[in-house]
Amino acid sequence: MARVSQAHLDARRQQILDAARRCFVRNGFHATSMADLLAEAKMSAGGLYRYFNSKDEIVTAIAAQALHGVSGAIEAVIGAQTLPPLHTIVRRLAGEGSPLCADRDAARLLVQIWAEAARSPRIQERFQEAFSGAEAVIGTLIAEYQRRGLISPEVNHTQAARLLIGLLHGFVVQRALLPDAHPDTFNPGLAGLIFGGTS
Amino acid sequence: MARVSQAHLDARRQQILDAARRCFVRNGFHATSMADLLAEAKMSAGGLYRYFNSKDEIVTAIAAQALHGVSGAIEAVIGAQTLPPLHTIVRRLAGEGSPLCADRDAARLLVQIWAEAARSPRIQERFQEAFSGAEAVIGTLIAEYQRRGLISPEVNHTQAARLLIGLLHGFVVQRALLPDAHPDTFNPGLAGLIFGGTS
Amino acid sequence: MARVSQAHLDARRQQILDAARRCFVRNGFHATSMADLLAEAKMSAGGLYRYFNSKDEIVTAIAAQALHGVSGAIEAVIGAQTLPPLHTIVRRLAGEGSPLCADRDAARLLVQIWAEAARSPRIQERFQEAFSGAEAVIGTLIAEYQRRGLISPEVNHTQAARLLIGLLHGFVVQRALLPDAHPDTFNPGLAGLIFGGTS
Amino acid sequence: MARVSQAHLDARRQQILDAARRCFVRNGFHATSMADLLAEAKMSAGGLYRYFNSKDEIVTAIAAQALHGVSGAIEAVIGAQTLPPLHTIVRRLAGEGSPLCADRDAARLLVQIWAEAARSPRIQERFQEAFSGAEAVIGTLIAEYQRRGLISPEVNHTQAARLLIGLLHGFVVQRALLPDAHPDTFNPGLAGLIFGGTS
DNA sequence: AATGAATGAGAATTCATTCAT
DNA sequence: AATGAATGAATTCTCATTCAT
Repeated sequence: MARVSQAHLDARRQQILDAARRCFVRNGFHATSMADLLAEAKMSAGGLYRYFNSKDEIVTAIAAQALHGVSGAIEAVIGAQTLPPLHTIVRRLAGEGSPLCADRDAARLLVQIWAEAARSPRIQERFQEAFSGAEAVIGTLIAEYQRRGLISPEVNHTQAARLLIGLLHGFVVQRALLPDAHPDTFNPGLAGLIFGGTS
Repeated sequence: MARVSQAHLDARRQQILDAARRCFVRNGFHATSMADLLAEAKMSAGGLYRYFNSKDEIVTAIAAQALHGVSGAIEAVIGAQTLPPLHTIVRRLAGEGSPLCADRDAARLLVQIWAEAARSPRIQERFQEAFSGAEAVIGTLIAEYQRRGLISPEVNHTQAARLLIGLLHGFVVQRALLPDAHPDTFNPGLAGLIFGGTS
Repeated sequence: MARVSQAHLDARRQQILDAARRCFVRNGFHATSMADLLAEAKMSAGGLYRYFNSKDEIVTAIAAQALHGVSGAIEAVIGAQTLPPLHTIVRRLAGEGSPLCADRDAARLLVQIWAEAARSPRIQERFQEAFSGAEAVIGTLIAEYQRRGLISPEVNHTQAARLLIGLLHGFVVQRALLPDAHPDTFNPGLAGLIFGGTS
Repeated sequence: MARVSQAHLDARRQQILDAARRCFVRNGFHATSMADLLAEAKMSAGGLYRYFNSKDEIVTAIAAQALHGVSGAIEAVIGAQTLPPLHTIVRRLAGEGSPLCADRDAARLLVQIWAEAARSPRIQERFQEAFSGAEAVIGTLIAEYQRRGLISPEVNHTQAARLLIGLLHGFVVQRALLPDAHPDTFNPGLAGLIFGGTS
């Protein structure tokens, strides 16, 4: 039946998503027209609509991919053999060599996605799924720290995880909107202020 | 000259901004049409355009007001006579009684504004102004803590301030997108995990 | 009854028309908004509408005034005691010192009026009235030339008059649209080519 | 590449221009809305905008076509093998069988174009180009008459050409605005009054 | 499978005009 | 008489999507 291989279809689909991501980073979801996207992907309108039924579907796919990427990156970092010290968590997650690598483009895309998630139940759902995943993984990390006596056993896993994810998200905002934001300057604040201080 | 009082003009302008804010919270900047906005404000198109020259001008005004509101709220909290313990900072800033009061609507609006700031140099500028203001105020707070010996004197003010603002922004994201996010559950994470733990 | 003198009313009306003429010369009838006109006349909308019922009425009044001015100027020149030689007719009518004085502004206004006359029966009527008047006056001039033996008695008055008016209109077009058009350079063509040549 | 032939695209473009010309003749440039034009062309808005980027572009194209048509027609008539007598020039140029054929519609369109040229530098430029072309061609005609001894060698070519073009334009005004204007009644004036008379 | 011309609803904005003050 | 805030229909143009080829 199929006239072209599945691999070809997948590649074409990814070509569209890659082009879309570049456009969305540049201009956001709404200010990117299908014409922009088609030009970036070097495709025809009719061609694209074989792979996605609507612009919205592309937006959702990009959002899902990005959100899944974030929680995946968190799992990758956390799952590493050697447990990183907590105060390096943001650099580990968002720094240059990390699987998440929150460079400015990635950060901008995430901010766009959050904004869209606030309007689209579909994307909000994806956000919550990814968030829950990260929460669980980081909860396990907390438990491990507690097992090793590095964190008080009274700390609530979920609350602690949300705080760490919040730190990461806060960094993403700065990365997206401040020219000089960088994991290496965000991290010391974490180390110095909080772990070095007392309440 | 004017046949209506300045107060009336100001009220009308605010009526537009209030309607715009409600629409933008609900649907974001781009998915809100001028028709939506006009219906919400119960105004005619021509009438509105006496107060703002374009939709963009309204968006910018809303963004400026909101960003300025955040840094103003931070100043208000920090400037209070009694210095709050650091680990209550997010609740103080974003909690129910606070001047910022990051309820879900306010949080959603902020997320929209960040997304728009990533595209609009004008709004990005406003973000950076507000950010710098908050940075300075919190820097002063850090210094005060250091003077009192509560924080190590080696901590860099700017880095520490950025971290605290990041915590706040991270909470805003959760407030906007998680149904159960609340300052009272975010704060304990801060207290428990970080101040109660060791690196 | 009247709270202000008739003279005041007339002056106000003329103030509007003068402002309108300046706007129309600059931008044409359609590209001039009532707001432009109100600013130029330093009046309020409500105020103006006491003197004219619509923008169209102002346009028509300006057109009528201008067209009547042209035929009036022709009468003035023709009616002079000393009969001007025919080949100086355009300079006499359109030159610096003439009552018509087709400077660039006046020429541009006339061209606007013709364009509007092609759409508006009301203005076309005014054009035809003014044209008939000029035709009659120039017809009389032709007759006088014939009486003096300067023109063949076989020449049809109307046809000759239309030709002369055509010359004048042709000059107006050039005056409006060519930077270097001038009665002094248009006239010699008339003198040299036609009266100096033979068929 | 294209799924329709170039001929189809050209035809579509011309279909738009033809519809536009009909609308503009009827109502002028400004009083013709895009909706009018779309209805006349039996096209959708989106379709039309593939061929022209703006209403202004259509106006400019129509103006350019018409102005170029006039100077082209002048060249065609002047370039004929047999040199026409000067006093038949307007009939030759504007009469029924001529390439210019200044029927009422064409005349009205020209008058609209002049009015627009007074406001639009772009169209004014086109007018001046076409005018220069016609000036040059008619200058050559004058020279030929002079070579044959039919016109005094002292006559300035440019001035004479401008006068003849002025005659033509003057006729166009009458054709546009007087119900009974016709080349056959304009010409005799030229023949009778001027060539038959003496100064 | 792919193209790109075509659609038409909907977007932001303007403008002549009205009318409460 | 005069003001200018307000109206809302109309304007130009865009855009996601479809479908004949």
